[in-house]
Amino acid sequence: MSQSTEALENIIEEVKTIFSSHLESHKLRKTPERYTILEEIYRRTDHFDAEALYIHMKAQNYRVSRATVYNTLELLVSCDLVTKHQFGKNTARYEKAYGYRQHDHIICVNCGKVLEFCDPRIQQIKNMMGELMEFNVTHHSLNLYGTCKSDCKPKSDEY
Amino acid sequence: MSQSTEALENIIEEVKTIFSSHLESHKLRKTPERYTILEEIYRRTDHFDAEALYIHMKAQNYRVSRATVYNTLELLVSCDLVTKHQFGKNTARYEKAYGYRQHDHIICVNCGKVLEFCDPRIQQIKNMMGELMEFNVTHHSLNLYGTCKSDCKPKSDEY
DNA sequence: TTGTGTGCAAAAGCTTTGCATGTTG
DNA sequence: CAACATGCAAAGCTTTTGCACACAA
Repeated sequence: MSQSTEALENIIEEVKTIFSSHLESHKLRKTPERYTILEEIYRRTDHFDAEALYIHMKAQNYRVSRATVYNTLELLVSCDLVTKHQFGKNTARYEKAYGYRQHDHIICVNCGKVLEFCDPRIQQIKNMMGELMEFNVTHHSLNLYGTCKSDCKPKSDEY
Repeated sequence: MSQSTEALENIIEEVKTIFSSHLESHKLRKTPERYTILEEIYRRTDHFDAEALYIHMKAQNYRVSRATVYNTLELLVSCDLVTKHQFGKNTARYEKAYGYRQHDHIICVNCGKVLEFCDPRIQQIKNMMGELMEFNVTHHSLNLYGTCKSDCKPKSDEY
């Protein structure tokens, strides 16, 4: 087992523990489906939609329904283990949230590529605007759209 | 006619002229529906969805179809006269874009209130990240989410 | 045992499309 | 008058819901 694979296994154990605490404290049931979906998400590295997750689990012959996928995604978003995005399309996109520093996205409208970046100025803006507008700012979403200059092959499913 | 009303009428004339040029240069037809929808949008001050625009036009006994509303919205977005947003919900929201300085949004997840703000640091981030990631950044979307501290009545249609 | 969670399918909500008709250029 | 835009309704897609059954506590 490579070092990074081992790191992933460790993270999966950690998030399962966090998830367990959340389920316990909210008096929710620990079903195998919930843990399997959580694990499935943490083995992915992309920004997927609910259907892709469902299809992938079905392809592995795991018996799960769309309803459970959607319910569990919402549950995971509510305990901050998963982040939900709207990259300008109707379909919501998700990604794992634990063990990854907060980041934003830059999206190629031509080929659909999604890269991540980090900028401390966002935090400053959140603090300042929260104070100015009298808001308790809890989270944010910053997406930059444009065209990338390398390896850009147009996709039908553009953004 | 008040001064601000007069200013609005002037803006409406301006955007119609811009729209006309766009239609001409793209060899598209100048239909009354297109102009009426444009005017309707510029008389609004909110962040509306396609259905609300359609309903409002119907309520004024204007004969228009959803298809035309959606088609025209897309057309107006493509010529930068209208901006399209996804405020964390599935339904797309729109607002007029001409004559208003570029701004971002702060959204109350409790009552649905949407306020606008401006911060020059966003432009800096766009420039820096575009260069760093080798992207031609054309536009962006920054939404801050949280709860507002005044006049906050929970809405069923939350964000 | 008790009630929450699940699977399945149907329904709901937003958006797009096909087709016949109308209208712009 | 020829092509394109429109209205209407139906279809498409993503997401939610209702109901009977399963299973965690």
